[in-house]
Amino acid sequence: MADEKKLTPQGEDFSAWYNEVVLRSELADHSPVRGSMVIRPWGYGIWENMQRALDDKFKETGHENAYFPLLIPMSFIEREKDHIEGFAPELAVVTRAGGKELDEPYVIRPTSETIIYSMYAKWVQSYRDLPVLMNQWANVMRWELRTRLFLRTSEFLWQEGHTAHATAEEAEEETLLILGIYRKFMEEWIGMPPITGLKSDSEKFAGAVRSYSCEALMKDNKALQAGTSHFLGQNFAKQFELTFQSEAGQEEFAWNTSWGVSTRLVGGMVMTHGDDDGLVVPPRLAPVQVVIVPILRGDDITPILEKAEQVRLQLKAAGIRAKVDARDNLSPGAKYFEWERKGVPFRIEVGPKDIEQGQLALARRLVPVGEKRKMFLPEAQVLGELPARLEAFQTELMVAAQARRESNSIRGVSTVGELEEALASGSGFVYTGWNGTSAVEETVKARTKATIRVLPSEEFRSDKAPTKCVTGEGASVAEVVWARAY
RNA sequence: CGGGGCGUGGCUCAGUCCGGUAGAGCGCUGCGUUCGGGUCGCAGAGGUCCCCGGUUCGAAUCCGGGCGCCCCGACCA
Repeated sequence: MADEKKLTPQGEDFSAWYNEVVLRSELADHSPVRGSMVIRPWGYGIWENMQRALDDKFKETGHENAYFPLLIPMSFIEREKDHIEGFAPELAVVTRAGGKELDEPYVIRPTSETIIYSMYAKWVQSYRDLPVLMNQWANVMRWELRTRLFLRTSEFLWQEGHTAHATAEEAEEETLLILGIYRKFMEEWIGMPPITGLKSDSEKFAGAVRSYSCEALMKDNKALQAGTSHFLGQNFAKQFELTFQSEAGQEEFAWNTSWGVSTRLVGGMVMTHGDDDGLVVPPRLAPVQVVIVPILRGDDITPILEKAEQVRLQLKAAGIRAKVDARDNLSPGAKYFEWERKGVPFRIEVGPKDIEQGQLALARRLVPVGEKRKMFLPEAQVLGELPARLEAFQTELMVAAQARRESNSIRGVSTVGELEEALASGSGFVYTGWNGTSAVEETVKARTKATIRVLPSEEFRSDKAPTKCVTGEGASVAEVVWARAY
């Protein structure tokens, strides 16, 4: 870095910016283990807020949390053919334990379908035992060739929901219910509005019949698969003999779904809202929503510290997460830069002048056009308005992200050449027709590095459905959205 | 797994070409000063120079081998 104090600007090198901001805002750090990161308190606090919100939504819709083991017998993973084909290259395997070679190796879970459905098989006998609606918060391991903090690490944290149903219709409904929950969560909490839709066969989950995805557009116009919900059909039920006796008395295979979001969402948040000054954390996710910086000037700083603490308690009473930064070895300016880099939405300054005049200085992480960075307002007004200001900030992030997504999307692209040009000129999501073959996906990927992110859900489709495939070969069977992806 | 880069105080790095007392900035500790946008001064602590072997009177530096990490691609959440 030329200037150690500043981050590499996004426009100069987005990837460098991302790495620097994650490290220097203390979200995470590289660990001694290749490809594995340490999530530091600031990053983990954001994840905890995500967890809490999602967990509430899962429970509201009837799901319960449970916990299944980290180690999975190798033979389980191998049972579903597509599943093992998809995961084989990235498995970490335990072959030795207790000082002895194991008779059968254990796989460190890359995902838990196999062990969970083997247990469901034990617990489900009758249609009366269905549906089974469980979720687990866990770590999983996939031995990735190339890793990036939060976006792709060998070990990551996630939730994985696994359900079993009596009918395909009910399972499909569950799949879509969760997709909707993910979408709403991403919009309302992360301010990261995804487009939703179906994955093409080549991009779907290993072992699924259908995969639905939330795809968000990052500031560098690359797509991030931010959450997936899979309709598994009876693929796993058949391999693990997950059967039940129906109302009519017949033995039938259950229908499964699985769905997950991971700590990758933290990376998505970074790349959706961050700027050249650092992170911008949406208020609902911010471990600290308001930082209070006392201006420690004058002979007696006690009243200033007391005032700061009093403000904190009042904010706390209003349901706001606030923190006083009373460190006496840093100047106020140094603290401003630090908290701005960490993305705290609002800052309050309290100095002798303010106490005298009954006012507080209020600064916003993102300054609205035409406003000053810092406002001096009556104390009561600041305290009274902060809840609404936090909500407004949250909304503003969402609106800006959605506007950016749409202005970087192009619809009605009808040739591969145009598609290539659109991507080269910095477009994000490109909508075209598709004849449904994987050959087209391969061709386009080879030429543009872009893949089909989704066959968009109805509300995201263009007013006029494309009639021809983008290659010109054959009729379009579905509109698709292309993008380069993380 | 291909290509590139790098391993030297906590961090970022210089020094390596051309062997000769191990350095800078930041950070850290103490004292003082300052504090409303990255205070300033003085004093101080802190190093098996990634590892193993070789050459040499002498290796951070040269030679051989190994390990690790980061970045770019291919594979993937």
